[in-house]
Amino acid sequence: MVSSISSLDRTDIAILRVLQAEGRISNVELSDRVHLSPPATLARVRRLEEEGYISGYAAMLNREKLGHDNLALIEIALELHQYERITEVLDQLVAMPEVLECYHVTGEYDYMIKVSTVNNRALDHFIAKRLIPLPGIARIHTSIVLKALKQTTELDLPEP
Amino acid sequence: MVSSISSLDRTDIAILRVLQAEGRISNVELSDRVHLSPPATLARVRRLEEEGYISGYAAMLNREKLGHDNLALIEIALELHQYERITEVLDQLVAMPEVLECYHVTGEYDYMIKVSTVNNRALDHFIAKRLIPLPGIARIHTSIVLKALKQTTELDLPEP
DNA sequence: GTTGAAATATATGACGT
DNA sequence: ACGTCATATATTTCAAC
Repeated sequence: MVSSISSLDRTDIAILRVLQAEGRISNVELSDRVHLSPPATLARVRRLEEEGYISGYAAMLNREKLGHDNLALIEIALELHQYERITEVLDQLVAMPEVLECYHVTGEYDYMIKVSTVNNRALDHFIAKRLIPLPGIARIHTSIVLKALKQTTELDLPEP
Repeated sequence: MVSSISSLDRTDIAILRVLQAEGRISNVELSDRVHLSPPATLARVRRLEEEGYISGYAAMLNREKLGHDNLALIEIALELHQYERITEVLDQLVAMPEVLECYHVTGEYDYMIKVSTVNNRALDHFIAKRLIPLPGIARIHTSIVLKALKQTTELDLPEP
C-alpha cells in the first residue's frame, strides 16, 4: 500500500495521536484537545475510520493479571515448497489464538511469531503439539521473554 | 505479578473478550452481548479498569497508510556493565518513539526491540544515530519485516 | 443482580457562515 | 470546512425490588 498521509492535515494527526493513547476518550474531550468543535471533530474521526487510517479500537489488557505469564518470540524456518503449501501453513499459524503477531522477515529464519501463553507448560504444548506438527516447518528457535520493558501500539506520527 | 484471574468470573472474561476486539463499543451494546443489564455491566467494566485488568484503550492505526513503511525487529547484545549503567541505557531505549516494544529475552542476544519507521532511510538513521551510539551496545542484529501476516493485541483468555 | 426513571453528558443532524 | 443550535441517544446515578 502506498502512503496516504499527505491527505491528512495537522488536526487529523492530532486526533490520531490522542486516540492512539486514549481510545475511549469522549468526542467532547477530544474536540477540546484538538481545538475544534465536537461535530467537526466527530466528522474527522468518522472519516479517518472509514478511510482506514483507524482500523479499530482495543482494550489493552494486563497479560500477567489475566494469567498469561509466558511470552515467547519464535523464529521459524520453512522448507522450500510450492507457494500454496506455504500459504496453507501460514493460514493455520495466524489462526492460532496464542499467536499474537506473525511476520515474514529477512535473515536466517523466514518467519517470526510472538506467542502468549499462560505458562511454560502451555508454551511447550503449543510448540510440540501445534507448531512443530505443521507441515514444512524446517527449524525453529525460541526466545523466552524474561521481561517486557515496553509494549505500545502508538506510532510516532510524522507532521504533515 | 501473581495472576488474579481466579477472581474473575465467566461474565468478566466475556466483557474483556468483547472489549479487546471492540474497545469503543457502547455500554448498552456490551451489556447486550454479555447478557447483563447496562448498570451491572458498567460496574464490572469500571472494576476491571480500576483493578488493572484493563490498562487502557487504544485506537489501532494503519501503519502503512500513515507513512510507516518500515518495521524491523532488532536483537541487541549489551556489554556486561554494572546494573545501573544498563538500566540507564534501557531507559533511553524505551523512551524512543520509534521503539514500540522492548523485551529482555533469552538466547544469544539480550534484548529484542520492535522498531517502526517511515522508510529504510529512517531505520538506518535510527540504528546509526540513535541506537549504536548508546553506551554498552555490543552487537545488534536486524531483521526487516517483509510482511506482517498478523498483528493483534487480543489475548486468548482462559475460562475461569 | 434487575428494572425503571431522571439527570447529565454525548453524539448526531440541520442550518447558517 | 467549520461553528452553533436543537434533537436524539447514551450514560450515569438513584431508588425500589
